[in-house]
Amino acid sequence: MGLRGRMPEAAPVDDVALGALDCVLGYHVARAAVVTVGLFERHVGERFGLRKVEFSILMLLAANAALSPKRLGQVLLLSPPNLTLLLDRLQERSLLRRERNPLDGRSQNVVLTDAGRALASDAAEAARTMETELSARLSSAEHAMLIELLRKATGR
Amino acid sequence: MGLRGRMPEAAPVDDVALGALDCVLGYHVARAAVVTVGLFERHVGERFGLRKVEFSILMLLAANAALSPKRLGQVLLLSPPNLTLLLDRLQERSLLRRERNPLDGRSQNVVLTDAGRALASDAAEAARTMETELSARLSSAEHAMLIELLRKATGR
DNA sequence: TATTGTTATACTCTATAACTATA
DNA sequence: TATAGTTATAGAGTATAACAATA
Repeated sequence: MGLRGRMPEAAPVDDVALGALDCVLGYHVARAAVVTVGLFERHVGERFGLRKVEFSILMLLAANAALSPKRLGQVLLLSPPNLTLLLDRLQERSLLRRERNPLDGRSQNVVLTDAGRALASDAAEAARTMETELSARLSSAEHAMLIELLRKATGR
Repeated sequence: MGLRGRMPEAAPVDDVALGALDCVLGYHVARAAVVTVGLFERHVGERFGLRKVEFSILMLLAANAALSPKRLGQVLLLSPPNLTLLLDRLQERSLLRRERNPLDGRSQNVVLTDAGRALASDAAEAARTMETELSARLSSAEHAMLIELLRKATGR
């Protein structure tokens, strides 16, 4: 989803019954995703020219000494071809580089460049600000509980 | 996301630090979506040949006397062209029909056929079963609270 | 002129299979 | 033979703009 063009911003549709949908977690998760994606675009995406996945990749690389594409793909649920393209793009922007793993020539270590580390840091800061914007809707405790429940539902 | 092919089912990646991602609601929402989408596919999607949106459309039509494409689009955040194609497909399966609105010739009422109502009923039942499968991870109270928090975060 | 819905088109994202290289 | 990563291709989903019909 993601509607710019002709869709009214906040449609007055409170009189439409959700029916069975109301008890379906997935429906509410999908709706929440619309909100969080919009938040991300405004706070991080447009400002730093990063897609959600790209942002996630940068965050993971910033938080871990070295990661192989394989591990990145496992965490973010990305297929190898998909990941190759993503890393290509970030590499073209000189945000990361791929180093050959000296212990196993098949594998490689993906590491942030200095520019990548700087961008990751700025983007992380923007993400923190982004989360505080949610405080208009959720208290800090609710925010934490929501994440905890999602983690539990997800099984991680 | 949605990885069938070469991705390991449950990758042992607990040793990868999430970093700033850990506090980003959108990240956890996206992860939860992977779970809920998978659940949906197994319980409803494959069984009834319904995509998520199609299921949602059926649920809304079942719960409301009559809805115009416009209103459906507002609730489900679907663009008009997108919705036209979706309704076309459901109509070809004889699950719904489009009636001209006698009060305003520009608008139309989308209504379920008997077959559509029957399928909606069966699919809703399957969705209820689906939600109970979450009880392995979430208590009933947690399930309800999670939905409530998501609703609050979404602003509906 | 504004609104509802449709058609046509292009683009992004992802899925799949086949390939290379290391082991 | 198995694994890590790449390349190539096709497909699903969605966005955009232009259009038709009604108000």
